[in-house]
Amino acid sequence: MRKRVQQELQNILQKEIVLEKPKEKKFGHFATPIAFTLAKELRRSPMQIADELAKNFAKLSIFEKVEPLKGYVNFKLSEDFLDEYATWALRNEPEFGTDKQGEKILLEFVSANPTGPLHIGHARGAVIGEALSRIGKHLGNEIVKEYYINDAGNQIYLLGLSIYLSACEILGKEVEWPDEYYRGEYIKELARKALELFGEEIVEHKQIDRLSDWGKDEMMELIRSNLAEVGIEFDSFVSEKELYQKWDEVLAILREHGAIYEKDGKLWLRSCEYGDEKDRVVVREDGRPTYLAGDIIYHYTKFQRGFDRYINIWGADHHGYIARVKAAIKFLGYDPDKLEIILAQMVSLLKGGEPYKMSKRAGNFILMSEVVEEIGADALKFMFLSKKSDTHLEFDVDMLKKEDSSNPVYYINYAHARINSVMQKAGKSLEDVVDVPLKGLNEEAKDLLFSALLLPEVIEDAFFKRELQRVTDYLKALAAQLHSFYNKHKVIGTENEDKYLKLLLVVALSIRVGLRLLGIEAKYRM
RNA sequence: GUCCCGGUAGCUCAGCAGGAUAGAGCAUCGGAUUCCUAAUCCGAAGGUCGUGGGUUCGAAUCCCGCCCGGGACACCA
Repeated sequence: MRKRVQQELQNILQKEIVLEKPKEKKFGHFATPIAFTLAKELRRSPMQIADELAKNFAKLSIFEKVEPLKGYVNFKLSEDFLDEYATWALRNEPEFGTDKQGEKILLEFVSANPTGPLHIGHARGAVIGEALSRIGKHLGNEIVKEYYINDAGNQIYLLGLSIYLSACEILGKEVEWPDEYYRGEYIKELARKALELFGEEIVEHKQIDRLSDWGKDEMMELIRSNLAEVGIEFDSFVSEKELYQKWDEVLAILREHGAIYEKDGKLWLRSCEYGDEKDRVVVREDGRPTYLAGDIIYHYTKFQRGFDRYINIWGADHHGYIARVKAAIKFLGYDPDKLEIILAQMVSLLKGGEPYKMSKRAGNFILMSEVVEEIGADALKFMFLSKKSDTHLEFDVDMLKKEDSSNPVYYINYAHARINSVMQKAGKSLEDVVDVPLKGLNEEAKDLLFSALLLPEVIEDAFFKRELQRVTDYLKALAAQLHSFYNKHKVIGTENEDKYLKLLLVVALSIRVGLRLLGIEAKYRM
């Protein structure tokens, strides 16, 4: 809608016009402060300019009213325009809010180490990534969801050792747990399973590598099922281990581009040259590549696949990595600006008001699956999506458990279910009302209609800014408006019945599509 | 010490590519149900937008300093 209006205005003025939402509803649907900008150029008063502009714009048929006020120009859309759009939307639900942005995007997220189940911190990135992907696709982009599996290195070995130690314990041996070992119920379960599968020889012969390898696969399966529980699936999984086959190739390119030097028997990346605070070791003295090496190869292969844009959702504790990875990309001859990092800030947990320390090692972390079981996947998703990804999020597990009707996802679903219920009571279907002209509506109805039709610009804005809370905020506000309307205006049996039913269907449409883009299915009955 | 994120109502947070009187939810208080789902609605109260400067017609929003909170600063992944 906004685009269409903007286009029409710009056709007249031949100038970029900023459209905003008026502070107050009575001012109209859109407003522009353009007169203030022009005032400077033309050296005339904004009021005068606004006056003239308004007269000019008023010719457009999409407007019912164009009014200058204190230098602003306020626009009110015509009923015909809104009705036409509403009818189209109702008939073309799959198209509603779509666009043709056409970027090829590689979206990497979660990428949690396969050394344990997903915890609540991982869930945040997972939920954000999924919603971003859905919205991006809706807007006409091609998006590949990818998971980078850190299946190489020390932590996988530690996983094997931890399983081994736990198995020893099960067999009644006295063991001591070093701090860095993984603990937790899942390790015990793995140990039990391993003993069943491989027998006690696995302990007697101390077959750590075998345990590591097997345990890693088990954990990957567990992670996949954790994700499936909240409706998230990946298009592609990339194994760090397999990437190392290309290390020689990548190293050669880096060398060729003068990115590498040797010092103290190690190979260093000149990441300083491109904005990092110091150079980084990529190969240790003993010849083993560092973690960064894996990430360099990974991004090399990403860029080789030729996407327009690469988005990584990382935990905020990785922010130090941005500079060095971007430097590496530059050295490899690619454009680091194509890589965009979204940082998902820490999730801190309270339990009964007390800080709840998350630590995988100690095993007292809150599992994503636990929380899903407590409050449901929808509530969890909505909570994460309601907050900007780069703000610290603190919530009390107990509060979340208690949350029921005060949970916004219920509130929104209730609005959707309510509309469905009214339709049923009225005994009418979409076909019965979709062509009824929405004319002569009262103020509340017009406002509601306008709000419901705003979804497309909300999701576009949300995707552009990578701020998904704009969608949740919108849905909350739309639901509130619906509830308010519902309480004030009777639908069934009035002369407005068909008009109102059509209006309500538009609201339901927006709620349903909006929720779906967040990975939540709207409820038809509650 | 350096870097990142945050500081807006009692609490959790929106608003920030500058714009009209700073918003919502929860909590508090007061109302609404013979009527389409009260899982709802209506109303009240609640604010030095951390702080000090600067930029300008205009700053919660942009710039600089400072204060407070959280996090990151590996040849771990």
